[in-house]
Amino acid sequence: MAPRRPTSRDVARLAGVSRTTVSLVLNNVPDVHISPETRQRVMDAARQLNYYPDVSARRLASGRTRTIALVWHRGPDQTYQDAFLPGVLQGITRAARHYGYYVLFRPIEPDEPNGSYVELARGRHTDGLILSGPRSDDPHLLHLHRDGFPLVLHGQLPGADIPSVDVDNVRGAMTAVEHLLALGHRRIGTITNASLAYTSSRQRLDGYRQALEQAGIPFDEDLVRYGNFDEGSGQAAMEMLLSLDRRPTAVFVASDMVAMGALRAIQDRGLRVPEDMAVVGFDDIPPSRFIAPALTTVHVPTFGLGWSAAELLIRIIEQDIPNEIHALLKTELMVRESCGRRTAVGRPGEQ
Amino acid sequence: MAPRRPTSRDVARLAGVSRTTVSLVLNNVPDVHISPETRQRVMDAARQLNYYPDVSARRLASGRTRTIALVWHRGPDQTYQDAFLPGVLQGITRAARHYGYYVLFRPIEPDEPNGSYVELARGRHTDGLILSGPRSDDPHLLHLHRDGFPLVLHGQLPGADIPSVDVDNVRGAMTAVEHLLALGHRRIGTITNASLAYTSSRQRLDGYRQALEQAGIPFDEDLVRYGNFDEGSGQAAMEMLLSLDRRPTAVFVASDMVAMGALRAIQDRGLRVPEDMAVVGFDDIPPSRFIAPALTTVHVPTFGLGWSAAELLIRIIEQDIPNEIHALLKTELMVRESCGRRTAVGRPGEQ
DNA sequence: CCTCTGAGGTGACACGTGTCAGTAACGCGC
DNA sequence: GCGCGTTACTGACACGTGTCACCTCAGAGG
Repeated sequence: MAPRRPTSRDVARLAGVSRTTVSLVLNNVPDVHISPETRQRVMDAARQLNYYPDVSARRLASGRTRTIALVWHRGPDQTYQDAFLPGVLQGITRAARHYGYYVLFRPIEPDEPNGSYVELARGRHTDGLILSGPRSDDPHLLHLHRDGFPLVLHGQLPGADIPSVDVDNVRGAMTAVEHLLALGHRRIGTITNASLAYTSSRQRLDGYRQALEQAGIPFDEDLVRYGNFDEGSGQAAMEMLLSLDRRPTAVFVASDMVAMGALRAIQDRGLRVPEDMAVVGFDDIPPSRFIAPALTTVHVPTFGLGWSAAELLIRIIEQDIPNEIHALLKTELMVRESCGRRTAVGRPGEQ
Repeated sequence: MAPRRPTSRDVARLAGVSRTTVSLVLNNVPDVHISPETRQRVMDAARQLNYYPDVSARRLASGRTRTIALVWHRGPDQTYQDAFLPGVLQGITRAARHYGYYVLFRPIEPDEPNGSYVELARGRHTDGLILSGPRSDDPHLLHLHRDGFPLVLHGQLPGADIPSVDVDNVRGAMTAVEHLLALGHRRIGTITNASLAYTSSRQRLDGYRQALEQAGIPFDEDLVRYGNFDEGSGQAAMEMLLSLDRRPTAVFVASDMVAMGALRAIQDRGLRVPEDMAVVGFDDIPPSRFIAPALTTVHVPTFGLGWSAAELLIRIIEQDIPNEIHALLKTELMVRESCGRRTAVGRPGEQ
């Protein structure tokens, strides 16, 4: 017969004190007077019994779960998401652990009913949520926010003033295009990462446009094509660009995955990268380093996205709300081979 | 002033019944007699109040958390692990959700003290643990298992009879080498994925050896080199193989990541893949599809690894223990370009 | 008329902790 | 001797649920 697992009452009995004292000692409650000898007796008793507090009881009594959840909406861009998940998750868990929190992972499949994550909040499963890929037409999201439940969005939701963390898509795209301009290109095409219904897509296109504008190059709609997350869409879009009468000498593809298809289209025509067509991508997914030519691309700080979101969320939970509740993280241009010139630039993540 | 969140007592009051009845109705307790009208009144009241049960209270009262945790040991092979995490995690969460469980994600950094995950078990945080990358010298693991706490290992731990899920490394390596043999190669080298202290490394080498043996080809130690997770180790190992007097015509590299380095070494010598040297990898990480030539490799079913582990763990938690508590999942050879011949074979995961 | 049975429900305890208000002992100044 | 402040603790309640034992009442059977 297995012995019952020890409770704080057992510890109290063994140490010859009250249960209250045990709680005060083990939780290191400040401004409370317990003699060093008693403290030691309690600690010894706890260790001797191999005592671990019951989290559920603790949660119930304190009203806090010390848990946050990552709600991960799986969309049409699975491969892209999968490339980001490890970094984001590591960032979140590291920040969470730093502040003494646990992390619940809750993916939402495309076929699940809208708002199936609310039970995490309403049922007091967690103290706060990080939501990736929020849809602006989600009423549950607004309800939770109105009820004061701590939320942080990955990405941006125009309209509601919900705290958010995102990457600076506009500046990222600008640096990519500026790099191509600096290499002497004047006729630069672009392929979006997805339809313009996606905020990131629109922003990256804006960055492209602004960079051209600053260089005094008129915007030409013929040079803009639309990708849709996957290789196939990139291949098709690139073929259209290649068929233009005056085709571009360089292209900014706002997604590495889409860029893979673009590269194929270029090579299928017997053209060379970067000599005949320079290519710069966006996202810096793992394969980009390995393909030939290695893809020059805009690095997205996945770890930072995770860490910042978790840290922001926890500060909100603990009522230590910062002035700026919207974070935009810096990107970094990873200059490799597909753009036509190596320059001296740090290469984080590459040994 | 925000209204208190509703409890089952509020629901009971509104429906005009006892709290017990509310609990019985909402949990659909079998073999209990409640009239349909009363049931309906309770349901309506709950809906009207937007009532969600408090999970912490429920956990405390029932003694079950309906949560499992994935304990993810981060080792020296980070890139390799990152490539597996999304699939494994999705497999786990899908199975968990299917059985009504939640998933806690707990990575362990290399610098954390040994056994820092035990609080998850002892503190009744979860009903069971899935442990990846267990070390055989971990006493906490054996203690938990001896105390009857539900555990499932990813990978294998010789000695202790702890339930486990793993990929069939031996057969996977055999099919890879058999494929090279079928293509006519007789002098086949190999580069391990890591030192032979790792079970997977030893098993994959065993598969290589067995395939040769079946073909009546004597095992030649000169053709065996040792990788160590990363590209650099693969490059160095391959250079040694290329420097042999009678160099092999094909090589089985027991890790895609290591194979990346091997490919580089081959191409740096001005040799062509697959014409001068056929290459087959192991793992099927995302970049393998994209490099040129596309890498023929042994696919590891990451989703299946996650799903099987979660399902096994949950059956153990629910005392529905299967006869076979060790699962070995099938691999699949992904024939691409680096081996020298395309054959008609299914390609899961590629559109 | 009495007993038995099953439907339909309830009261009370248990789960293990956090925490507030309160208490006993003791030193100390006047 | 008394009031007062401080140290060192404790008793009791609260958190919100699951569940077991028990209760009432209508109808059936003798």
